[in-house]
Amino acid sequence: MGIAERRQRQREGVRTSILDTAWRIVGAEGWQSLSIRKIADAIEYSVPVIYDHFENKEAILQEFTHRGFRLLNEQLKAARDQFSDPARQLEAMAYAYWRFAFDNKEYYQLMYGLGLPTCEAAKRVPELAAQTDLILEPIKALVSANDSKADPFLKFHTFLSMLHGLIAINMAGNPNREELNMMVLKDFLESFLTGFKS
Amino acid sequence: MGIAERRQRQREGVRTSILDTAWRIVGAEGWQSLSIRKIADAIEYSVPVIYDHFENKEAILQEFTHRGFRLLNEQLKAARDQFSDPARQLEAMAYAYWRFAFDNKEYYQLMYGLGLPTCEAAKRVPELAAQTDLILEPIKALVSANDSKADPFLKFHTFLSMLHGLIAINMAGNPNREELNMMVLKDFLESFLTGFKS
DNA sequence: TTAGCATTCCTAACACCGTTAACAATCCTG
DNA sequence: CAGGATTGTTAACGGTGTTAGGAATGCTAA
Repeated sequence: MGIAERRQRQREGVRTSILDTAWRIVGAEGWQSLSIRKIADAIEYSVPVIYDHFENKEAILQEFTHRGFRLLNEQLKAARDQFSDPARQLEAMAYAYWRFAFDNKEYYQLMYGLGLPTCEAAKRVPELAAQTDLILEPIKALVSANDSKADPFLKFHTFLSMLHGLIAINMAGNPNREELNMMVLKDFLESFLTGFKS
Repeated sequence: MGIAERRQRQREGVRTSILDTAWRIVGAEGWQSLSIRKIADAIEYSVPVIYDHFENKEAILQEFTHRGFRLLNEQLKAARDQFSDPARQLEAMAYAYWRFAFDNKEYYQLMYGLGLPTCEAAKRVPELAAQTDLILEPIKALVSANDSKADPFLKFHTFLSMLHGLIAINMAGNPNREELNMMVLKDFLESFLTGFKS
């Protein structure tokens, strides 16, 4: 009486092919271009079949979000386990995190909601140049004031990245963190500013 | 012969009402919910009229992107001009930047492509907890090893924010920056790790 | 073997979206 | 007042996510 089992297998086969196909489309055309109809076309089933396996389109995306986090966590763990010194562990995990993001752009974009609205548009925004100058100037002053060997352009990137990351993560996360956020910002600024005195 | 002028005025009136209406919709329902048809409905014109004033929907978004950057730059400038010491200037600009992002969420989201796919979904991703533990552990070890008064949770936020920000900004920006990115990451790590020795 | 039932699957639609072609109405110019 | 430019409309095209209803299939039990 392996009929139910076979049906279950076939069901999961379809589910798997949905996810595989979706992943292939995303790899070829990006998240924006992923549509239910395209998946249905590719797996040679009609559209409603997909809704027998996933409640939403978002449910499909969530499946990949989970996979992405699982993969990232594995790689973080692997990086950490190469060292026993906490500082080394942190360092290794930072590089692993970085590597993950760029080796698996599709995953990372989905996981942290990095869409498309500005990726292309950012190039045509002259105001960004003004911002660069605005922040670069005091950094240059700091470098020369401290006789630091630091590269101002490098410091500029560190500065903005930290700010943007802090904001992005907090916008996507829990509210009610006003105090914590302020302390994080302060913490970063201290680290950043003392970084010139070398 | 003020006819052309009047027409020009009326034209700009419509353009303004398009932007005003769009901004109102965004404020009430978010960027995701902004559509050409909704704007047309609200200004009591037909849809193609909007295309007489803006080439694309994206052109409307770009207008707001520009406004956002102009506003941000003004506030950065104002913050900077309160001090003459570069370190203080940087500090003030960091806080101004932060304030801008949260006082003008709509602008910031548009400017840096912070969409929606994960904002809600992130809460239902248990793998995030694992990530937290993974990174928090060595940080705690560092804190106790250095007899630091630093809050591990705070350091954790600083750490991840920096990474995320660096990645996000680079994903949206120019490629060919491999070396610079690595140096920024290294720079951040140094600052971050020496931050424990206080 | 066949009648009936459950599951699987598809057709077709709904309500949106951005975009545009073709046409009607308006208004100014000569 | 005729003609032409400007302005605005209707209606469509192709796309999206989603779902209701019914057809076809395959299994079960008489």
